[in-house]
Amino acid sequence: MPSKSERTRQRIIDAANQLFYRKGYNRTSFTDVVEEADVPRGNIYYYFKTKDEILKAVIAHRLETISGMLQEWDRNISEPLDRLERFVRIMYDSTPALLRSGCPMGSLTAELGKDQPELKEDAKGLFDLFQRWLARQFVDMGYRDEARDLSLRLLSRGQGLIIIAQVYQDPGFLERGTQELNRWLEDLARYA
Amino acid sequence: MPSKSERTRQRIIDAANQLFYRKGYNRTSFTDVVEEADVPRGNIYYYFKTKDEILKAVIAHRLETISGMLQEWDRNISEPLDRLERFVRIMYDSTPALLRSGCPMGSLTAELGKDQPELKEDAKGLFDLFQRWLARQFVDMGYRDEARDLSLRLLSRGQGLIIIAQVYQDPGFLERGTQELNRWLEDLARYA
DNA sequence: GTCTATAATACGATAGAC
DNA sequence: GTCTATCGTATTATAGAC
Repeated sequence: MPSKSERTRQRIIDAANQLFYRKGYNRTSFTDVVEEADVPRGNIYYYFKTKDEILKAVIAHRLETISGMLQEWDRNISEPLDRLERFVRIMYDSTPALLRSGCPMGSLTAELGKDQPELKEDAKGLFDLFQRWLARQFVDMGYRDEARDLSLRLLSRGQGLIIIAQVYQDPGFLERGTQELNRWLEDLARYA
Repeated sequence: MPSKSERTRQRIIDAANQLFYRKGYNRTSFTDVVEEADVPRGNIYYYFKTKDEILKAVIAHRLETISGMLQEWDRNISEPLDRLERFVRIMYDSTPALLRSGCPMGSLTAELGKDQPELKEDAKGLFDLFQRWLARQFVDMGYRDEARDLSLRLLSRGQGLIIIAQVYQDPGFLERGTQELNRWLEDLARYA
């Protein structure tokens, strides 16, 4: 069983994770985090010295969650095409959150990419995790040399769909877009 | 000739325009703007009461600039396919800025879309301007009913390309992506 | 209209009692 | 380890001299 300290730390990470997603990193203040996590004002500094450190912990936490999800897909889904379509499906399944706050990974990286290069590099790790997993599926499909490029193109199409769906608050656009992605993946699997 | 007041106001808008793009809206302070515009500290409040007002002026300014550009394209380019490819080309031509700070319109809308709905609605106007112009070109190509959807898909693909190119600092990805967009547009023109 | 001085608040961060 | 009180700074914003 985790100690009280560990549980408090996790509460802070969970609160920051939500707030960074819903409000953005830079618009989220320490005050927001301690209030959401129900931790006394100055106490947060016992766990994290700076906001950067909270962000790093949040990213580490997201990496673990995503990593576990991808491993689960590896265990339970045998065909690369099905795995790729499973990836596409989380976009469709997350429609309400994506329309509200955009892609958790894309919006964070875009925000930090402007002029916080060190933090952006950390956030890029989230893309790397997906990218490498996606590339592995394309390799398994038979696309050895093109695997990395295909994985980037899939990520790119997904990011674009989410942004436009958010701008126009249009769930149908996201649905049609993910369906088209599936058709594209099925074509790739067919002609591998 | 514009009055000194008008010129100062324009300097503020230009400074804010750059800063909002390079740092993001929320990370840009009044201090940043007055320093960049070389306007005395408190003087900015004579021109704009709030940061919102500066943003609205910046968006209005961008709308004018873009509008002028699209009209110029309308005058000087006769074929819808060539016009659409001209649109794609500004992405390629802007590669360095896009790698540094992302899409001026996409990153702004994404930032504000999180939890500043009124401001996001203003930023959405930038998308609307492009979207309606693009749709007009697809109509001219013969895609009456699908014009709006095609324009959204083109915008979506562009947004995705820019994000991934920025994340991986990969100009080649942007170049290949825009080339593929051109092939897609040429196919559409061919089979219209 | 222009500018300086400064108020008022929110911010990230620290010191030190318990 | 936990919490309160508070610091210094940067922020938005105003008052008032010129």
